[in-house]
This record gives sequence, structure tokens and C-alpha cells, in this order.
Amino acid sequence: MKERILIVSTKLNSIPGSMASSAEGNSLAERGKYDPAAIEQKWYAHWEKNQLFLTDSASEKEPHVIVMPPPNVTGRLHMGHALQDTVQDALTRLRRMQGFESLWVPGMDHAGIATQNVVEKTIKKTEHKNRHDYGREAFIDKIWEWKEEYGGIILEQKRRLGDSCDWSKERFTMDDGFSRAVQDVFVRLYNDGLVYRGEYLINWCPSDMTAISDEEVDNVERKGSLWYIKYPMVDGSGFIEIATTRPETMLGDSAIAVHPEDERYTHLIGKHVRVPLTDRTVPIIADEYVKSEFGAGALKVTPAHDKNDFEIGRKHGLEIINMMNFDATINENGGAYEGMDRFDARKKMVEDLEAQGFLVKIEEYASTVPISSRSKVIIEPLISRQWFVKMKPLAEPALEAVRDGRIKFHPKRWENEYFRWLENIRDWTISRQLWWGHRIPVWYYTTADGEIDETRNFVVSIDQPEPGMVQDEDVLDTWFSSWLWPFATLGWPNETPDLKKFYPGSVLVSGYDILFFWIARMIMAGLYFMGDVPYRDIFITGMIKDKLGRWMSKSLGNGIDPLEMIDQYGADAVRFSLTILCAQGQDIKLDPTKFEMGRNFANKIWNAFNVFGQFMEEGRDYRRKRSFAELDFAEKWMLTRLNQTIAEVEDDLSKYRLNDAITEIYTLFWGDYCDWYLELIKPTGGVAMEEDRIALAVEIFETMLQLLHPFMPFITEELWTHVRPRQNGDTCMMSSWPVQNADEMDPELASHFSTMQELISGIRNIRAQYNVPASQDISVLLQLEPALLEPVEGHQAYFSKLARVSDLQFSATASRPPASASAVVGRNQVFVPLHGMIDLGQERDRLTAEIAQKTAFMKSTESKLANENFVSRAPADVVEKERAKLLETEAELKRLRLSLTELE
RNA sequence: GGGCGAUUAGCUCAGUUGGUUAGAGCACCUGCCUUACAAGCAGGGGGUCACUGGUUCGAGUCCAGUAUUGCCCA
Repeated sequence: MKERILIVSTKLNSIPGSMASSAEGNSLAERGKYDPAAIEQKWYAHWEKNQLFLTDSASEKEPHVIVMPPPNVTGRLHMGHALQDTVQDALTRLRRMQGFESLWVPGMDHAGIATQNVVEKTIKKTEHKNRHDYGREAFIDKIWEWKEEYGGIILEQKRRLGDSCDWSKERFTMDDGFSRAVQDVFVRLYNDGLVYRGEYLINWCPSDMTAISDEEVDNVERKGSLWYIKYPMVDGSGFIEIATTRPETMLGDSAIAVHPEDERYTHLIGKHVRVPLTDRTVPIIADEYVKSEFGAGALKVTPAHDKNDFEIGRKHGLEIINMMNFDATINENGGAYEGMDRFDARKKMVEDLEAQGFLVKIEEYASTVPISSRSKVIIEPLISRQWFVKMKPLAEPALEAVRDGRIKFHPKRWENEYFRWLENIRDWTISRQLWWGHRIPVWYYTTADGEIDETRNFVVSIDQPEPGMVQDEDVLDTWFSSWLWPFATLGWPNETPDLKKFYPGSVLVSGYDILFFWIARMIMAGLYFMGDVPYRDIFITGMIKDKLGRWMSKSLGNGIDPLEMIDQYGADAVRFSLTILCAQGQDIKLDPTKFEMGRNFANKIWNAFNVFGQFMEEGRDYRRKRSFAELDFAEKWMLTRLNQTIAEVEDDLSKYRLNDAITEIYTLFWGDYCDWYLELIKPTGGVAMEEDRIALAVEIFETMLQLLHPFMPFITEELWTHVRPRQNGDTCMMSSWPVQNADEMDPELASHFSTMQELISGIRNIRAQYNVPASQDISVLLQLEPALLEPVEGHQAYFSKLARVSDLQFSATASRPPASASAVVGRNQVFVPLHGMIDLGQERDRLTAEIAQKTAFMKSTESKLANENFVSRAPADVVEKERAKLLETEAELKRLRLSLTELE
């Protein structure tokens, strides 16, 4: 930390983009337009060079920690990252400004299958080789080479967004320390009896040639067929008919099952049938699982190739006949069909069944097919020996942590999803038949010919236990490393200072798509290995969809590239728009034009500075001399609004309502500061702005830059250097988050100001209605409630500036001048004499319409107050509000009616 | 089949524990290149809050059901 300041003061003689460079900004071809490209890269480089993202485990500050969901090393930045990073960076920057030791840990995931695939494709294309041509070690070296050259582009891309992660703590799930942690975890779970090896039906992906976990399988509905096939009774007494969606699996049939109470079949139970196209005979068994109403009411049982059949097989002790190779071709159990692909075999077998008279009929049928979420290939349930994690014992504490509130989901409804998954959790297949990944730390004895000696027990150990022993060929599921992310990134299993300081983390920001894959498992791992939750809050973002609500995908070509959007609109604009669209976990239907909102706002901010900036002397520090009491009406109002907003933003952010927070700031900046305050303090007629007015404008602007900084870091950092001369090292990023100053608020005055705004709007409305040219001055007479007389006194200029009123009269008793248009604002009334322009008919219509509307409202309020139940049961303040509304409306109506009669 | 969302202005969406005459951005209409900003300014139109019941003094908000739609799980 100290060193960093030293670097700043010795190496950097000036902060990039001083006031001098703002002049350059004005020399853009299109004057007045903000050009984000000119400043964004500069500021990121500045922050990084000055090590402002670094965190220190020795710091006295309270930690705030976010771990970045590690993107795949093969990944490229997409809109989902942009959204989640925007949220994470906003929270990280906010906490940093609030004085926390704010750490955002970046890193990447080695992405077993994806990365292996990428490199395999590359060597196939460039060298016409496959990984077996290379051999395991050389191929892994090749992947590392690839990783060094191309991997991690995404982390460079994230810098374009402005991510303020502590890059010095960047981790990769395959780096040495992390690998060690993964191996340790395997050994420990094995020793604790939570890792086991077993021969079970697993999800086999014939494309990636590996087992995958249940979570990596999607069940999709596909149009298919239902084949009705008859199996001949061995005793020659006829046939039994079954229906199947997968006729090729009959090569592995072990039984025919019927429902025990199905009268059609009870007499057949215990008899045997011959499986057509084979020489095998199998028994007819009874099981309640069979649905009599489905198909023909009898079920063929293939324990080696179907989950439910596997269960039935276990229950009845049926033979498990595997009829398929790992590449989904038929194996030696398939007789004549050996060597054929599973789908070719199906076709051929159906033809043969028909030829031999076993095929009864074919129906069209939509069935649910398991496909790999990665390769999109149909999964083959296969019997295989794999490694598993026993999940139940891990799930219990994880459930408890959310139930008792140690972890909170935002929005809360995701807790139900989490509970449901954990309550029904199944064991986790963690072995993968890949080369790229953490090799399973299990060793086997070998026989004399080098084969694994199955007669001797394996040894679980990180290092080779004895010479000659060979390690398990398989690697671990990538998620088996990423579930350790919140603590293994901090050095675990070593007791590092980082681990002590920064675990547990504060909040996790992620999408619901990896709730089970990653979030739930991290909680389990955190509790099991660290004895504490990995974070207290979980912010679940919505997912980014295209404008039609479809997932963005390469195949649809409907993706929106964040980097292109940044080029086109600026990173701040992209971040702003994503934040304002990011409401409470709803999916976001994104259209590129949404970024115009952010771009326009950035442009507004940029230009607002010029209102007072043009009067500022370079290098001067403008500091307000007047106390709050000495300020002008509009200035007091503006400060009140600022301080109100600071509190509202604080509240929104504490509830992770970032969209509400940014909307508050946006409204303050644009709707209050620009539209009213700046318009009012702006001098006219070539006069310079008073120094102390500049000082306050700067002060408020500067505070708003701070409020905006977590969301729009670049433009705020740039303008930070424009509003004041800055000492080296003084950045918006490291400045202190604004807190409400209750001494500089005057709500009563602010409400008077609001009334005045309405009066001005009334005048503008009349001008527009009567087509008074914008350049034409008008006279206005105001009839004001007593409380407003004083605020308006001395501020006639407001009316001339904002409504071009050259002659303003006002009193508590003013009455309507002839030939004038009018507007009613509460207990006040506006009269605009429009000699020769007033259209009596039009004015009468205006008044009549308004009277009708107010009368309707008054009646509804009256009936509310006439209701005994309302008055007695509603809270006093609500009743009081209604009474006030009634009085107000009555007064308005009275004036409107008077106006109407005066008009006649 | 089970669970969870969504349905609010032409479009995209906010709307917190029920309590202003339901808001924003875009689009639209009218008038403005008013020396910060046309990526802008001023004014305006536009909503039976999907539907049907219920609870309540009071419902966009809570409950039940219906319709449409999306997602997750089996």
C-alpha cells in the first residue's frame, strides 16, 4: 500500500486528462459529444499501474470479498459476463469507497472438456493429428502451450469493462497450488468415506467419450417412434407384445416386466420368452413400476442401458448385459449387429424385425431424450466403473446454512430451488475420461505384464506410493475444482494471511444457470473444508436473452458482443444500461439500442460540466464559502435533493437493488441538477458565473460523480480531474463514498420549490397551448398562498429564465385579469394575460375538462372519508393525507370555477 | 406430472412491508439548432395493471381459480 503511493508520486508527474485536456475534448469533430474511447483505456491503465486494485491481508480495514465466477479458459466475453461483472464491480467499487478492504478475486477455470476439444480440433486442423498421436503427456503440454498463447483472452476483455479486480490474486484452477488443493480434497473425502468407486449406470457422452454428471444432462423432448414388438413365448404358446422407444437395446434385454395386477398377463408371470434377433431367453417378471396403460402394457427390461430398468434389474437380480461400446457402436453381445452405430443398428434391426414378423406396428411418439448439455449428443446410459462423491452428508449442513439465514439469496425465491435440489440430491460422478484436468490421486498395483492388478487394493495418495504403481487414468470433473474457488483461491489448504483475512467472502454474484453446478457445491465445500459458509449473500442475476427472449447462442447468431457495444457506446454506457435493466433477477431481453440510454446519459454528464466548467479558471480549487443558510433558494433545494438521494441510494444498495439506486441517481442528475438547478444558476447575457455559485455546482457535481462511480467508473474518473486540481493519487475511485449531511437539508423549502416548479410548468403549458413563440416574453400574475410569497420574492429571475416571463406580479389576493389563461396549482393560481391571443372557447374547454377531472377525484376522496370504516380503521396518517388531499382539491376546484365564471 | 416465474402505455420494463390521481426509457404528436448537451430542450397524447372471484376501510401489490407464456425438475 505504501509502496503504491510512492510510485504515484515519483513516476507520475501528472494525472492523465487534466483540465487542459478537456479543451482537447472540445475540439472533437462533433462538438459537445462525449467520446468514451478517448478516456477509458487511459484510466484503466492508470488504475492498474498505480496498483489501486490491490488488496492487503495486513489491512486494518474490514474486508469485503467477491470471488469472480471463473470463466472458461477458452471463453470469450459475452453479455452474461458483462452483466455480472458490472454488478460485481459496482459492489467492489462501492465497498472500496466505503472504506472496506474490497477484494474481487479474478481467475479462470480449466474447463476440461471444452479446452481439450479446442486443442484437439486445432491439432486436427493444422497437423492432421489426434491426441493419441501425441500421447498423453505431449498432448497435455500442447494444451498448456495453447493456454499460454490463447487462453485467458477473456480476462483481457474484462479489463475493457473496467473490472477492478485484484489481478495479483488471479488464479487458475490448474495452477500448482490449486491442483494441490483439489488432490487434497479428494484424499480427504476418500478418507472420510465420502468418495467411493463404483460400478453404476452413468451418463456416457459418446461424443466426448466421457462420463458426465446428472447436472450436465438435459432432458429434451424429441419426436420419435414407439415400436411395438412381439416376443415369442418359449413354450410356443404365442407372443407377448411390448412397446419401446429404443428397439436396439433389446440386444441387452434381461426380462419382460408386467404389472402384477394386470389380468392380461398374470398367467404369464414366471414363463420365458425368446428375445427376437437373438438366441437369448428371458423371464417374464412382475413389477409395480410397469404402467399397464402405456403401450402394450408390458415392458422390456434392459438394466445396462436405462436408469429405471437398472433399478428393476437390481430388485429382481437380473443379468446386466451391456451391448454397447463407449463409442456407441454395438459390441460383441450384439451378434450380427456388432460394430454398427447405435442408430444404424436400430434401423437395421427394425427392418429385420419386420422381415421376421416380430414388428407389430410403429406409432409416432414424442419422448424425452437425455442429451449432453455440452456436446448436444444423446447420452447413453452405460454401466461403468467411476468415482463418486456421497452427497447427502455434504448437503445437510448446506441446507441448514440457508435455512437458518447464514446465507441469504437475493431474490429469496431461489432458496426454494436450492432446497429442492439438495433435498433430492444424488451422488456426484466426478471422474471424467479426459486427459486435461486434475488426475485422480489413486494408484494401482500392476501385474507382470503391466496391467492393473485387480486382485490388489488401490491406494489413494497424491504421490506415487510405491515404484511401479500406476495412477488412475481419469481426471476429475472441472466443478470438482471450482467448488473450492472461494478458499482455494486464497491459498488453502495453507493457512495464508489472505485466507485468514478474506474468508468467508461477502457476496457471490452469479446466474441461476449454475445454481447446482457451482453455487450449491461451493457452499457444501466451504462448510466442509473451512467450517464456514463461503459468503453471506448470493445475488442471483437474470440471464441475458435476445430481444425475442431467446437464449443467445452461436448457432442462432443472435448474440450481442459486449466489446462491440463498448466500442460503439462506451463501457460506462454498457454498464449503466445493464445496471438499470437488471431488476431483481428478471431475465433481460436485450436489444443493442438499450445502450443508447447509457450513452445519452454519459453525454449528458459530460456536457453538464461545461455549464460551469466554461467559467472555471484552470488550476483553481473552487470551495464554497457560504453556509447552507446563506445559499439561494434553488441551491438549498438542490442540496436537499442531493442529501435525500444519498440516503435513498444507500438504502437501495444495502438491499442489492442496484437498478433502483442508479435510477435515483439518474433522476437526480438529469431531472433535478440539469433540468432545474443548472438552468437556474446559469448566467445569461455574457455575464460570468459567480465564483461561489461555481463552487457549489462543483461540490454537488463532484458528489454525484462519486455516487455514479461504481456504475460508470471511467467518465466519473475523468471528470473528477476536471472539477478540481487533483493531487497525484487523488482519484474518484479511492475517494470516500458520500454520506447524507442532514444539516444541509430543508424539506419544507424543497416542497415550496416543487410548487414553484409546478407553477413554472403551468406557465410553460399555457405557452405551448397558445403557441406563444419561445422567443416571446410574457407577463404573468400569480396568486400565491402566504407561505410561497417569501420564496418567490426575489426569485422572479427563475420565471424569466425558465418560462420567459418578463413581467411577474404576485400577491395573495391577485385575481384574474381580463383575457388571460390560467392554471391552478394547489392553493395557487397562474394567470397569463394573452391579449389578442386568448381563445375564450379553448380556455373554457381547458377549464371545464380540468374541473371535471378534479371533481371526479374529489368525489372519490370524499366517499373514502365518508366511509366510517376507513376513518376508524386506516392509520391516522393515511386518513390525514386523504383529508389534506380533499382540502387541496376543493381549493383547486374553487379557483377553477371562479376562473370559469370570470372568463364569461 | 411436480415446482418456480411472467402477463402493467405502441415496444422494453420499474413499481420494496397493501395507503398520492400507477412511473421510466424508447416510439409517437406539437414547438424549438434558446451559447452545456438535437445523443438536446419545452409541451402533449397514450394504461379497466391478462381474466374471474375472494380477503380488506382500501388491491397493480395479498389469496384462490382460469388463460397465455417461459424456465427448472421428473
